[in-house]
Amino acid sequence: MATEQPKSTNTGGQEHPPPHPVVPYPPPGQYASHYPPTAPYPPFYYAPIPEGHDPNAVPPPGPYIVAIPPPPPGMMYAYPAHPPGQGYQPYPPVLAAPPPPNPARPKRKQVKMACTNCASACKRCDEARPCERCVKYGIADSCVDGVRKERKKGIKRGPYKRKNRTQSGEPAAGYPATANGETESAAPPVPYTAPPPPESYYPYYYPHGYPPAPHDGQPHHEGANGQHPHAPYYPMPPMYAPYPPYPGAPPVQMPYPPPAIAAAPANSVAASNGKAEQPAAASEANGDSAGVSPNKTKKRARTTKGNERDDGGAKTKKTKHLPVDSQTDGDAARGKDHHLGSQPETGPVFNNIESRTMVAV
DNA sequence: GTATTCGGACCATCAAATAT
DNA sequence: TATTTGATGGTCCGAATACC
Ligand SMILES: [Zn+2]
Ligand SMILES: [Zn+2]
Repeated sequence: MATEQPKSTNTGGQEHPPPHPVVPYPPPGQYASHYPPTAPYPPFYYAPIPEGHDPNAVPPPGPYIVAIPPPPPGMMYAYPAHPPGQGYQPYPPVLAAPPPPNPARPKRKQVKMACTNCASACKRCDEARPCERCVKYGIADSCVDGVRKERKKGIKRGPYKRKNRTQSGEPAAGYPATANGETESAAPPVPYTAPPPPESYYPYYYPHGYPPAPHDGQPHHEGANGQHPHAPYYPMPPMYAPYPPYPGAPPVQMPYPPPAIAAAPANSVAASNGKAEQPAAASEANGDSAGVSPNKTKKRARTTKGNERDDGGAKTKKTKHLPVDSQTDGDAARGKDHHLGSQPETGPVFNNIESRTMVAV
């Protein structure tokens, strides 16, 4: 269990923007069964179920990392936020990957065979012969199909990795089918392996003045100001973070003022979680470079559609192009990609999300 | 300003590997 | 035999450069 580490207390925000719609306790679906079964519990809020998430998903065991807003007025975190730059990705209980920040642009269509002129010029051709471009440039008479090389045969390839399916043919865990039964291929969620959570941060908060009890008979965990040692509120009842932040998730605010908290028994605790609410400063810093970047910078930085480069830069050097009216196959001499199986190297990046840990026991 | 060049992202195909 | 994987051979976008 996470314990230790005295931290300064963190009295949260005093001002809060209008509440984002949240669903009050109890949570829907099977999450409900993981909540503290007995009342009174202080308000516990969680984000609305994002589209594509299964409300009945059985959450895997924790720990979870959740992003939480500042505690409501009158409350304080038992522990402060972890240092900037730290934190972990939450486990995303998603059915499908959240929609990419930018709607994918339509797939580029290619002609089956470009004419030699267009191929040489690396320009768009069409099915007609002469093609539109050749007509435009007055080289219609030389507009002919090139000769496609035959693919080599007999090349051994080594064992394949099974990517999207389990042995049983089911979509692998963490990659359930989308609503229309397909597996999301555009931006599959990255298999999430929860790193060991930092031991010292809890999203729990409790009222000011709440009598903190010693932990394991030992008073410790004093706040920086020495005023708020934490109470032995854990081990907590089994508790799951509802819907942790994910890329593109709408910010969630705590509704304020919070419902009146019944006089809490000595070892109940207010648990808070919720969704990333981004501090204004943070959110504006968020370039959300998610592809929007107009990369009008110097070197061409083509936005990769969907996932990363699929040729890993392994392409051979293109030979010098020939004039458009040349019949030579200059372009064909260029390399090709090495589809290395486009694997996103990293999972979603949760920038600017203030997250804290929540433990499941 | 327009035209051309060309790096490399993107696409379609299909043989090898694997499942049924 | 059917399906999946992933390398191959290709197209063509768009920045850089050349040209007028
Ligand atoms: Zn053409
Ligand atoms: Zn042509």
